[in-house]
Formats: sequence, C-alpha cells, structure tokens
Amino acid sequence: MTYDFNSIEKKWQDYWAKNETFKASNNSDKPKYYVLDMFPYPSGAGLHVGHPLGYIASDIYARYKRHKGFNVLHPQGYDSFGLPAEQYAIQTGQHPAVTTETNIKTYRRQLDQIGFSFDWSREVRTSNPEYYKWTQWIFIQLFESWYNNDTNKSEAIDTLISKFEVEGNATVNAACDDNIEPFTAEEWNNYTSEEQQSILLKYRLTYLAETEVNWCPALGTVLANDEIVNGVSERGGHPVVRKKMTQWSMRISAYAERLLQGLDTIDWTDSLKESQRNWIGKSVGASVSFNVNGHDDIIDVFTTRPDTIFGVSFMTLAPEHELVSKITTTEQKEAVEAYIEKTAKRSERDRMADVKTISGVFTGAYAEHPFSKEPIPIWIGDYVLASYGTGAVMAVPCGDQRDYDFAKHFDIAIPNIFEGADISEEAYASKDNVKITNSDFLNGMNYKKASKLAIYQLEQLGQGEGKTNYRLRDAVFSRQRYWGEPFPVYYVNDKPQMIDAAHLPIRLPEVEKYLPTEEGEPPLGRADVWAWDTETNTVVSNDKINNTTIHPLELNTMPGWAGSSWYFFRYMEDAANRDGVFASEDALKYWENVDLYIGGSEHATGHLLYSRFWVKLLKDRGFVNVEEPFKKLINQGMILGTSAFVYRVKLNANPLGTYERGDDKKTKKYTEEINKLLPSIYISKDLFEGKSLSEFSDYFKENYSKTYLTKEVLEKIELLKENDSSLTLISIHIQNVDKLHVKVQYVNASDELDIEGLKNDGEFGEDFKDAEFILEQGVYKVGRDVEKMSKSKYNVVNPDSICEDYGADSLRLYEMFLGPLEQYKPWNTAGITGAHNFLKKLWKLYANDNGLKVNDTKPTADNLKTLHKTIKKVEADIESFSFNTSVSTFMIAVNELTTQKCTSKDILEPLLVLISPYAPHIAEELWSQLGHTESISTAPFPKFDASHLIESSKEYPISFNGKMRFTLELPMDMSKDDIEKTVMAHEKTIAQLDGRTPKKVIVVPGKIVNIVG
RNA sequence: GCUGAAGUGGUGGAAUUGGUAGACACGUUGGACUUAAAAUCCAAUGUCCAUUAGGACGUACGGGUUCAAGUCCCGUCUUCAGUACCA
Repeated sequence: MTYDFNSIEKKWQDYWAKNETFKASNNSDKPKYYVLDMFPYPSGAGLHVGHPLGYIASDIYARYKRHKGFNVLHPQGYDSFGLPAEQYAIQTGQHPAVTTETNIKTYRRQLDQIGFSFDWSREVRTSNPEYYKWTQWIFIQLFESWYNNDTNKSEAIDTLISKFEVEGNATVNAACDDNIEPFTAEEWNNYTSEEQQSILLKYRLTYLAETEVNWCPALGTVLANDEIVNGVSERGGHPVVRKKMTQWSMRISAYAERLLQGLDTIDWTDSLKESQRNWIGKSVGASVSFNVNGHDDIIDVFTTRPDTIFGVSFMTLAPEHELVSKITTTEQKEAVEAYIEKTAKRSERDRMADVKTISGVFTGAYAEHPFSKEPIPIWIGDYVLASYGTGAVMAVPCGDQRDYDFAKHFDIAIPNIFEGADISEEAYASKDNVKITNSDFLNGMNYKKASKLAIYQLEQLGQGEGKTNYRLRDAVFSRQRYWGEPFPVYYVNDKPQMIDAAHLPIRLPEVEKYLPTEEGEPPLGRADVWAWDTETNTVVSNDKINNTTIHPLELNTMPGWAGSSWYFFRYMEDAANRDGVFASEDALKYWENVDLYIGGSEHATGHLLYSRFWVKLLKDRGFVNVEEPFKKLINQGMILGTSAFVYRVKLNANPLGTYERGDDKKTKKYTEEINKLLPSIYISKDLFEGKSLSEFSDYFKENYSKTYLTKEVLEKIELLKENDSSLTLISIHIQNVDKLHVKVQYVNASDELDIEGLKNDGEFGEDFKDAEFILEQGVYKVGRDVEKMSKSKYNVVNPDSICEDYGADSLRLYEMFLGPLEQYKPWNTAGITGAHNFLKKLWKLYANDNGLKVNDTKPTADNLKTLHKTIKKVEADIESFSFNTSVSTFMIAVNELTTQKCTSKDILEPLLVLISPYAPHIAEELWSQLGHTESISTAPFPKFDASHLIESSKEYPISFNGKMRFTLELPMDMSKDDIEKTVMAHEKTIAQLDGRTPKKVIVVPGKIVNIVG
C-alpha cells in the first residue's frame, strides 16, 4: 500500500462534494461558528500559491471547530466586479461578464483541488444581479436615512421630515452638510417639493456632493492616486489635474464616533485597531471663525490648540479653498492663479508626503484676529489640503513645525507665546510642561486651562466653539466605470430620485464599448437603453426621454467596496431562500456575525471600515441585529516570490577606425555586424557576484576569452573586414552584466538552472537557443531575490503543478509550515519536499507494502507521552493561530512514534484527527482504512490528559554568570536548598569556579541554576 | 512625510510568563544501499580559535535595566504595507 496522493485526494474531494459534507445547517443543536475568508477578486491570472494561504488557515480552523462539535459556516464567493475585468474588456471588447465567468471557473477548479471545506451551496458573486439587487437596496436605505446625533443612530428620513414640518431645522441635531441655512416649520411647508428635496439631500446618509478628483482628460476618466506617477497617468503618461465633480458620497463621518468606540468591543489585532483609530483621527479642539478684512466672508478653521490663538501670525488656505478667488487682491492675482494651476497638477499624496518643498503665495488679503483685532496675512499653500477639515488653518509658527517652516521660508513673524521655550531652531510642539505668555488673558496658564478659557471667550464673541473633529472623510461612492453596480437612481430636473425597491435589480445595460464617451461621460453614457419610465417602472430606450414620465438614469456605477460591505450576511441564508430577502431574520439571528475573519491587512482602512459602517446603518434601521460584522479578525501576510536571475555578459566590439572616422554609417554597420556574431553569454552567479565590473572584465578575459572569440567568430569577422581593410578589430570588451529574470520553474532546490528546459521554453526558449552558459562545477547557479509574486517577475508558482507533483495535503502543510500566518514570507518550492516527506513518513507509520500495520497493541508510556504532548501543543497552537508550529509538532510526533515503532490504534487513531484539519485527504483515507465508514470531519477532537506528561526529573541548565556551562539531571521534587547543595558539590561546578567563592547562587526550581561570581 | 508591521545560521523559521538561542524543515557535506541513477536510510552542519578537552563571539546597530535579555527600556538604521478611485 503506497501513498498515492493524487488518487486519494481526488477520491475524497469527490466524496465531500457528493455527500455535501461541509454544508452548513441553519438549524442545529450544535453551537454555531462562522469562519470567513475575504472573498477573492477572480483575476485572469488564476491563483498562485500566495492566494490560498489565508484560506488554508481558515480551513484548518473551520475543520478544527467541526471536530470540536460546532455547526460551522465556512462559505466562499467572488468579489466579481472590478477594474481589471473592465480594462481587459476595453482592450479586447469582450464583455466583462464573460471573462469574469471564465475566471471564476478557473478559481473554482483551483480551490477545489486544495481540498477546502467550503459550503459552496451558499456561494455569492457581487456581479450577479440577484446579489447586487440588494446592494442597490442598501443604497436606497442609506438614501432614505439621516443620522440623529441626539439618539445617536440613523433614522428613516420620514422622521426628519416630520420634525421639519413641526419645528423647522433649528432643533434638529443631525450629521449633515455644513452650509445649511436655518428655516422654520412654516418656511419648510412653503418650500416647493424640489426645494425640500435639495435640503433633504444635505441630511441623507448618501448624498450628491462636489468632490475633488484626479481627472485625466486624455483618458476621460478619474484616476486613483495609485494610478498617477509623477503627476501623469501611469497608463499612457497623460497629464492629470485636480477637478471638482458631482458624485455620490457616503456620510460615514456620521458614524465616526461609533466606529471608534466599537473597536473596543472586537477582537482584532492592536495594530489594525490602531490603524482604524488613526484613520478616524479624532481630535478635540475648537473651531474658530476669522473675519476677512474688507469682505463679508469668514474663514472657519479647526484647531487642536485654541490655547495658542495669540500665536497666530498668518493663515493658510488650501489653494482650492472657495474663498481664494474672492479675497485675492489684484496685485496678487497673477501669482495666486499660477500657484493654483501648479498645485492642481500635484496629487494629494504628493502634497502630503513632500514636506521638504515649501511653497505658497500671499493672497494680499488679511483676516482679523478675533481678540487682538490685528490683521493677519492670508496665504495659500499646498501643505493645506482642501479635503481635510475646513481646508484652512490658523498658523501658529511657534507651536507647529509645518507652520514654523512656512513662516521661516517666507519670512513671516514667529511670535513666541511659550514661556521660556526656545524657538530659534524649531517650533515647540509639546502641550506639556509649558505656560502660555504674550497672550493677553491666557498668560500664565497651561494648555488645558488656556484652551478652555480661549474657547469660552470665543463663544462669547460668537467666533468659535469647542469642537471635536474627525479626520475621517465622507466616502466618495461614484465611479466612472462600467463594471460595477448601477445606481437605482434617475434624475428629474437634475434632482436624484430613487427607484422603488420593488423594481430592483436595475441591471447593467449593454454598451458597445467600455470606454468613457467622447464628452467625458462614464461608459454608461454609451448605453442606448438607459432611461427610467416611471409609468411602466422599466428601463427603456434613451430616445424616449421626455422628462415628464421618462427620465435619464444615473451614469456612474458603485465602487468595489459596495458589494463587499455586506456579503457576509448573504452567506447566512440558504441559496434556496434568498429570493425575497438579503437574508432572512431567522438566518441573521442564528448566525449573528462572523466569528473569525481572515484576510489581508491592506483592507484595514477600506473594506473593514466600510463594512462596519454599513452594518451599523443596517442595525440602526432594524435590518440586522449586530453592531459589528467581524468579531475576531486575523491578517494573513503575503507570500512573496523568490525570483531567479541569470547574468548576461553583454559584449561589445570596437573596430579600429571608430575614433578616426567618427560614427559614420559604415563603421556603425560594421560594429553591428560584429556584435551580432558575438555569442550571448550567461555566467553562473558565483563567478560574477562580488566582483566589480572591471575586476570581472579582467577575470573574464583571462578565463573565458576563448569561449566568446572562437576561431569561427574570428574568421567571420575577417570576412567582414575584407570589404574595407581600414577596419581592424581592436577590442571586444564587456559592456555590462545584466541581471535577467528567468522562470522559476527551471530552477531546482540548489538554485541550479535547467538550461535545457529554458532553451525549450515555448515563450522564451528562442532567446536562449544559441546562448552559452558558463558553469561553475558543472552547473549554472542562478541569483535569487525575494520580490512580490507577480507574472512580470516570472516568480509565480502555480498551485496546480504543486498539487500534481506533491498533492494538496503537502501544499497545505507547507504553506502553514513556512512561518507565522501574519508574517510576509518568501515562497521556495524546494522546501515542500520536507512537508511531503513528512506525509510519506506518516503514511508509513500506518501502512507498509503488506497493508495496514495498525493493531490493538496497548500503547506504551512513551507512545502516550508523545500523543498527549502533541494534543496539547496542537490545540494551543490552533487556538492561537500558530499553525506553523503545529506542523513542526506533527513532524516531531511522527519522528518519535516511528522511532518507538508504534502500531497502536489507541495512539494512531486520535493522531489522525489531530492532523485532519491540516492534511484532510490523507487523514480521511487512513481513517477509512482503519474501518470507519463516516467522514473524519466530525470525529471528536482527542482529549488531552496531563497525567501522561508528568516528569520525575528535570535536566537543569547550570549557568555561571548567565552562561550555560553544563546540564545536570535532578529530581523535580528536589527542594531549592538541596538543588543548590547538589550543584555546588558537583565536580564540574568546582572546576568552573576554579577556587572562587560565588557571590550568589540563584535557583529557580524547575527552570535554571545560575551561579554568580 | 504620516500610520502600521518586520529584522535570529547559507535559507524558511522555533524559543509559553525575561531562564539551555538556533526546535522543525530546506540546502550543503560525508556515508550506506544500487551496475548506475532515483528513492530511502544514517551522520555532521551558527561563526571563529583549538589535535582533543574546551574556549571566544553571536538574535539589524549603539546604549541601558537585570543574577540572567532574541524577549523589557531609550536611541539609530534598513525593509515592507497602507495613505482615501487597485481589489
């Protein structure tokens, strides 16, 4: 009986599928446990070995929980809307739905072959209309909600309208736009319906607003900061400008405080919570209004340091600030406009990251200090961002380093308001241990007192108040793309209207091209059938638009995070019962929220924040029962690729005459001809590495010149020369040595290159066909480097070939064995033999050529010790998600049991259950060989019995001044004094001390003895 | 820049509360088996010094606390991730 992993794995994958072994029930006596992976975007490239890392970890945990008696929900699906499919569609004209479907098939096949215990019956796809119907539905709920700061939750918009009808908006305490005029009930009731709609839009949780975007006119589209390199588009290198655009936004800022507080209730890593805290960026301070001299306008700023109000010596506005054009004086106009134009070309990230370049322009205008009434010059500078706070700052150069640098650069006064602080070199930014001075009524106070008083005095003047500010900005929700959820929105006189939920889904229309229109409208602007008929409640042809009953539909689509912000609820419902609901009440009640969520840390401030926001909204509006979506969250690290390099020696020929004749055509051609004759040479790594180019050049000439200047080559050069005797070959030198990526599959565990394989490669073989490889000790060694796994670096390792060569169980074990789950670590296929050998050893423990060896022999004390040691360690490891160490533990256990020649069923049967979450196929196979007819997947996890591990003695390390010199075996129950006596009397101790008397002897029973002196 | 991680042999990594640094693997070297190769098995393997016994050094770098530091504290450097329209 041999370990035929291919057929074993196929057999059990088929068995699990046929028997629906991992189908979760919404009705069970067992406690529930919900394990979720961040679902994948199905890219065209398929899975590489890095992708399944988190899935393997969650699968181990899910399987472990089943052994522990839980009803486990472990679903999987696809985040199938997204840019790459759209890009591909633009390039090839293929419908993204078609390519997405193909990609999903590949993903599914690849996932299946790794043996995951997913309940595929609950699969979701965000691009499926039956799914995005509910994404659209949630969007409508957001539109129909406002945030009541008094009750601290979202309410239906009707409750707001009722308030307006009775009290106007004076008593309403809502999260809303800043620029809302007060109105009375009477005024409200007299507004036209359109006017009322405009006002309500300022309160809704999703609303239309002007937002700054990176606009690329040439591509006719908005770009992510990511897609901009040095101010031009990554694709095509077109100019990009900052531009305002009307877009849907999500009022996530309304939930800032709850998103912050909620972090204390969930079991996420501290670093992740810290990221979200910083992202939300709560700061307590004051808002201050500055009057602008000679204008009616005021400039609002937020400051965390109201105590430094007398240190203000200028103000800085973001160049995009709406007041800039208004207040700029005619003398400064030209400079200001030039500066604004320059800034528009810089990305926000650029402006944030670059603190060294200080730039700005004086507007010529002055603000009035609220207390001293002194004029304060108003500047613009791109270190102030329009989207942060109010887009304006009161600059206190003595207390803020950026303000300080700005003031120094432009020679603006830096008044010192800190008693005894030295500000000759830098600002004094600390709040602590300093008293305020030169500050009128704040003199002599500390930060706390002065802030309080400053706020009070500002309030008296009506020019400020205490305020809590959040860095968290409302999230832009519109995308000028095709491959996303359409909005259930049409426009009547430019006012957005929601389509009734009964008519959802609004399906993506067909377009002939996936590009923006010539007029710069999003791709949906190309759709011919994209208008809403309010009578038939259907999408109809655009030419029917009459603006009375038939209206244009929204042309934007939703962003990638829309579908992923609620999908975890969709899995809770059986696919069969999903028709009328996003998930039934019963299902939501039973599964509550995700118990364990595993995914990448790159989602820290995107998906993981937006999901929490949507869940809070859904809870407020009574659709779900939980405040948080993910109870426990683990970030898996990335698996990096180990790229392989060959070193190409680039030779260059210089014919005589080049210098005299210049580079005339003939010489050039001659040079080219010779260079063509020179072979391409690749040198093995160690022959090149560590040498400078000139060192290498000498070395090469000495050792290998014959390799490249063969008789043949020289003869050919002679032939060329015949036409012109003035040309003589004078030198062939090494121009440089290039490091070139080669496909990692041609490299073995010892970094040796399979030259024949490379030469026969379908894609690149031609490049190497005539190449000469200079070997060291008979082999060509490649260079290696760890980089992100990517197609372009040729370091992608496909799990398909791994599964074929070593099996899914080997892959699963090895991925876990690589290192801690959360850490980034390089992949090296060579190491998989370790995991594979372990499985072979495991198999041999149970079976040999004659069949099964397991029998009813009574286990020995050693057998039991090994087993229980393993149970204890593995259980603790799984609970703490330390999967790499449990793989080592299995290796140790199998090594020990092999040495002990253990054949006892009492040991080997529980061992299978321990290993089954990690290597489920081999475990199922041996389990059935042992006579079981049911799957191992719900077999109870073995119980740990400490009595097998009791030791009677301990190998004590005896150290001198902290350095371990020898060990000494002593009984566990020996007293501290006896240990000391025994150790001191030992001959090795005497030898170590060499006559010295120790100052101190430290004995920690059960641990260590340390002799000092 | 800001925010969050990480740095241990040739490589991936281990080290429960501060208590034997390098478990477990990969690789390398040597050996057994074999006509040979593969597979398998055995042994050695942090660096340096030493014939041995043994010793010195050693967890990115520089300090500190402690009987004892990979682990705690202060400072520095390097790498990676996120930075709001990649998913």
